[in-house]
Order: sequence, then structure tokens, then C-alpha cells
Amino acid sequence: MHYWLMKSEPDCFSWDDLVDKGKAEWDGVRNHLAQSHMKAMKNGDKALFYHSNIGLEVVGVMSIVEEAAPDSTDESGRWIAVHVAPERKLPQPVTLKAMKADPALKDMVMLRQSRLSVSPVSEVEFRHILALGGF
DNA sequence: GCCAACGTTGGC
DNA sequence: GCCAACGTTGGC
Repeated sequence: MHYWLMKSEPDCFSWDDLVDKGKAEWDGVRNHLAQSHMKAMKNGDKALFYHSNIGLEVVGVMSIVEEAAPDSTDESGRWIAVHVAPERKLPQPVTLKAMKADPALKDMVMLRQSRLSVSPVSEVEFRHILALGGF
């Protein structure tokens, strides 16, 4: 089992949008490193859903329900997407500020490479964020 | 193959 | 609205 963090701008696609849909294609990722992370995802892996630009916080946990397949929004055939489903909403969102201030999270890939929209999270980091979020 | 110019992302 | 980081493009 591996853990990930995936960013979305909530005015484009939010946690509530994902809950409404029940399952969604995580499409539109056009960065090779982010793509390689998505290709490494396995069914059952967990991913943190992070709201970028507006909110700036981790709001919930998703699971990967379909592994990498061609991105339906891509006509070139070069890009892939995975499908995700909501698992649980965090009782308390975990803000970027809180993550930056926490020594236990100082090595998080998303903090080191802020522009990367899909990044790996260690199991320790994942559990720590869930604890901060009220689990 | 290098590098300057430019575009995009994302935090502030 | 600005700017830093970083990816991409195109001229040489």
C-alpha cells in the first residue's frame, strides 16, 4: 500500500464534487513527474485530497479505484489518469500552514516541490496528517 | 546540447 | 496582483 497527495483547485473540482460523483477520473495532469506517480498507483492506495489556491488544506482521504488508463480529456493519447473515490472527510482540515509548521512533515514532497500536483507521502506522514485532521 | 524567453502553477 | 519555482519551446 502506498500513499499520495493530490491537489485540485476547489472552484474547479472540490472534495464535495467528488462526494457527489462517488467516483471520478483524476484527469488533466500534464506533468511528467506527476504522471509517473499516477502510473505507480495501485488499487486500494490512499490519497490525500488537497485544496489548492482556495482553502490550502487537506480535506479528505480518497482511495484509488482504477489504475492508470488513458486520460479521457487528452486527444494525443500521451497522458494517463487514474480513478478515485472518496473514503472519508477529515473532521478537521489540515492546513498548509500547519503542515509547514510541523517538524514531522518537513520532508514532505509537496512542501519541497510546491508546484507538483501529485506527490508521494510516506506512511508516517500520512498517519500524522490523519491525526492532525482528527482521526 | 545549451540557454534565453516565455508560460503556468501555486502561495502570499 | 505579484513573484518564485519550474517546465517547455525555439534559436543557435
